[in-house]
Amino acid sequence: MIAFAASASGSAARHRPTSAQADAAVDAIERLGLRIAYTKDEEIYGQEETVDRVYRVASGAVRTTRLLSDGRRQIGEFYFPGDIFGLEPGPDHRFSAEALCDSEIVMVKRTALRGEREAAADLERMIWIATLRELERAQEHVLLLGRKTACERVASFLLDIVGRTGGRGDLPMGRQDMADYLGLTIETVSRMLTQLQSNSVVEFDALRRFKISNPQAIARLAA
Amino acid sequence: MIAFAASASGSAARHRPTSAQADAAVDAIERLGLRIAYTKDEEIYGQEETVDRVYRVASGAVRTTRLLSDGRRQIGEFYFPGDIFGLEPGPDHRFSAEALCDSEIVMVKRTALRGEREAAADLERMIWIATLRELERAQEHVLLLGRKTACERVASFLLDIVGRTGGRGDLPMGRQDMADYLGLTIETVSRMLTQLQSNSVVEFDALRRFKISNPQAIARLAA
DNA sequence: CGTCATCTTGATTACGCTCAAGCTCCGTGG
DNA sequence: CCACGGAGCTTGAGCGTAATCAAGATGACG
Repeated sequence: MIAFAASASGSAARHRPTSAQADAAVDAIERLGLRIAYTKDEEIYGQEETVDRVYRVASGAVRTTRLLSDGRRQIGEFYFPGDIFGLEPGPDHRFSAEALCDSEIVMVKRTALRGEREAAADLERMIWIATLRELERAQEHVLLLGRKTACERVASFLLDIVGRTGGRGDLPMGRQDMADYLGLTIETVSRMLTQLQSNSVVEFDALRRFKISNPQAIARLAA
Repeated sequence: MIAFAASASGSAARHRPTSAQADAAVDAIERLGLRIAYTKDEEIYGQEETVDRVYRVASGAVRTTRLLSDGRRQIGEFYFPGDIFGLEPGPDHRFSAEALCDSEIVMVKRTALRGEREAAADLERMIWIATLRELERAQEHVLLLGRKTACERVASFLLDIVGRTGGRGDLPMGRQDMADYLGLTIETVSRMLTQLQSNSVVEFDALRRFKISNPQAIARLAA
């Protein structure tokens, strides 16, 4: 009844499992999983590798990337502490995952919980919810890439980051990563950031630290 | 064990359930579900409606679309006979679904199978697999929109359609729908189709009927 | 304080969009 | 069977947004 349980919870915080379930699953991951530290830009898994683990960001941040043969790069998603990643449709990874900055990652083999019925059920529920989240994000990403202007993309991105990292406005990634996520070039991202600042929509007090000056304006831009 | 069963099947036909399981789930849908005929462009469900059913294309074809406030339109995905759709992350639909042409759709309430443990398990497995497929498609769509040129997008699209509809090369959608899926304008789609034809990559013998003349060239373009 | 990576800014180019005809395909009715 | 009409598609001309190419500026780190 995993599917039904997830879809039937029509709360404001979408897809959030009950904290008891989540805690149980996280406990199981922490107890049976490996906790590994990665340094900035270190690969966690590669494109074409076999999918057999689930990963959880303990600290730091992660990006998943896909390379075209001629070097064009697309970032699939960014992950922050508490986020689950490494869930992919097929038997092989279609994206690689790298640490954005020094990070701690906990990973479990999906088969590790054999015999622990209770924990296994919680973990499965967690995986199901994380997969739905992933789909939701991917769909939003499609809309952004397909029908938004450069300025709207950057605004949407900043708003999304603030929402996901608890409003602190810290960017763990550089401009190139932003560009590869937004389907733009690094120069265009830079120009749009400058433009948003001169329009008093956001304010940067460091290269990777900003705050939103005009919430309504940025919300309107993000559409 | 839904998650594990699906991800452990590393066959060439990815995420394909065993035919017995699929048949059982389809049987259950046909028996307990409603079979409804829709005419071209008729809405199957709307954006913002509550998610509580699963849909299966029996005949025809379906598109899911999302509208921005100013009228810009993005098509999320196209669905063909046998495809499951209507699975969405949250409690509400974020896309609307419409029939591309006259179509027959079978729908079941997700809660309809209460009490039929066997069938319910098969249905859940089917939903899980369809969700993974959906995620895979969305990720491919992100790559296409983020990092491919107009020509590559159109080539990728034609190749995908041929693969999904059994190689017959029939397009159930018009140019506008192709454009809104590919993040392009109708004029650009038209120009790229003309260009692909003059380069002898594909050949159209009717507006919506084509065949691939140069499989290697189109595969290379689709990257 | 020097060096190198990262980021910003500027000038120019080009890909895809917009605007505007014209054409084709088809359904309808004479 | 052909004339008419309209929607959908193609083609053309010009434009605009974002890419490319190329310096500089800024910031991080030894």
